[in-house]
Amino acid sequence: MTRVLVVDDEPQILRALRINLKARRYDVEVAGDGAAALRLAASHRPDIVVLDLGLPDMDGVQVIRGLRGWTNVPIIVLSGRAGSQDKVAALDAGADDYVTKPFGVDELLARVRAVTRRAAGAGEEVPAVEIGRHTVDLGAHAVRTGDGAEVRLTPTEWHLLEILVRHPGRLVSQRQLLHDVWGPQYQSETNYLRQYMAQLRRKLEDDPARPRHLLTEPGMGYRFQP
Amino acid sequence: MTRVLVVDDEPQILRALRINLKARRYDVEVAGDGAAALRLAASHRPDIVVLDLGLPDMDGVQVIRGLRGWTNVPIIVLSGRAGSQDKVAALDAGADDYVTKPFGVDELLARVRAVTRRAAGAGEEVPAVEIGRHTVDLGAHAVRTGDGAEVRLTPTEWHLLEILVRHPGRLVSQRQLLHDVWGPQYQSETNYLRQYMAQLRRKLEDDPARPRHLLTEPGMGYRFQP
DNA sequence: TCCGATCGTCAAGATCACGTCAAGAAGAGG
DNA sequence: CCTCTTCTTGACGTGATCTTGACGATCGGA
Repeated sequence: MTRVLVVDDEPQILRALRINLKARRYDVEVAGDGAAALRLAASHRPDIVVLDLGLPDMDGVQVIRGLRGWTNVPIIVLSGRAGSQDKVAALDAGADDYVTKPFGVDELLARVRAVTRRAAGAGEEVPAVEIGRHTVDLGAHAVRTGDGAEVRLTPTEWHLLEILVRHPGRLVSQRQLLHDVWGPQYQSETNYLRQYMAQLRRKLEDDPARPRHLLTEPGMGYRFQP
Repeated sequence: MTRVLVVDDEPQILRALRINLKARRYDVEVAGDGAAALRLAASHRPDIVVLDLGLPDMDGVQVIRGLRGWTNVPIIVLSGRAGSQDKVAALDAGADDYVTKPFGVDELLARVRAVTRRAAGAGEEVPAVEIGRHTVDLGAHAVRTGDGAEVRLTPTEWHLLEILVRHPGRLVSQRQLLHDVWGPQYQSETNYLRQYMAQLRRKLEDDPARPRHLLTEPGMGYRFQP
């Protein structure tokens, strides 16, 4: 869930934003002044900050600088001042967007979506598993052996291996493998499986005749054993 | 140098922005309508787009969608309409910022800096990589050989190379390459890929017949090996 | 012990994908 | 208007990959 930190000194704005954001399934924290904002940002690590420039204890631009010192969380600035100087100062201090009061809640939510969309690019987990002396990197679509050499797999081999590796330890039936790799009308051509499982073992297992990770479950299917 | 594409149908705004941006050392392209904007964006690959919603030939939101189909270049929208509906529509279509006319040039420039700063932060840890005797400098959009000579790449060649280099070691599927370089409707024209990969190898690989960095994964895609 | 089912292996032809060459079309610049 | 670059499109030979069939080996049950 996306965490939003709202910083404003007007209780009614705080309340309105909290209600609207919660209704959109955001996780909302609120702060009434700059000091609390910096403290909460450090402790709760929000995914986005909505910041009013008119705070009682410190200048809003100082808050932006305080945040930018250690994070580049997206910051949307609210302000009653429409002056060009203020906008330039806030944006150059590190803000990502600037909205002048009074503003529509719909607009603010749209801007929240816009900046989170852009910031969402990072953060993908890529699994990698070991088979004997080889490392299967699903994200990079590559198999490397211990000394860095590449093992080349054909598209069908990859497809088959990927299904097995994505269900580690689980038995995958022949029907499902055939259906997923070759299509719905190939559910009884088990010789395809025999053919390609043998090729995978030749390329990946230390002793292809005695597989330790790509196992056969007679009569049922195959299993990848990590 | 940061390339900016300015799209507006009012010549005086075009002129004012061109002068101001060039003074700030931006590389400026201009377009007077949506069709020209989409064409120029495809051929010149700007780093940021400034887009007026009131275009003579098509709705501005359509232009945003047309761009978002194949690129996520930052888009700053200009508009005379201050209505909340327009802002929400534009931002949700994929715009990154929304500025209402009349606007101050200083403010627009600050917003340009804000979005480019964020776009740069997203994926910029690989400014330069090595391919054989050549150095590919993504930031400078240039390829140099060891003795300082420059290698000229066409826009299409550069775009293709850039995608591969930005995913070092990763397999990039043919579909994704075709989609990102040529557009959504070219996802099966693999002969384009063969053509341009061959040209890149001729220009960059020491032995184009035996590529060591721009590798083919038969049936699946291509891979840049650092 | 025999028998049937299932699996691993080998070997072939058919098919597909890739690299390459080449030529026309479209666009940019002078 | 002309020239040069770049993009698009087609065709072909070659090699890798897929498909298909066949043959022992192994195992469990009759």
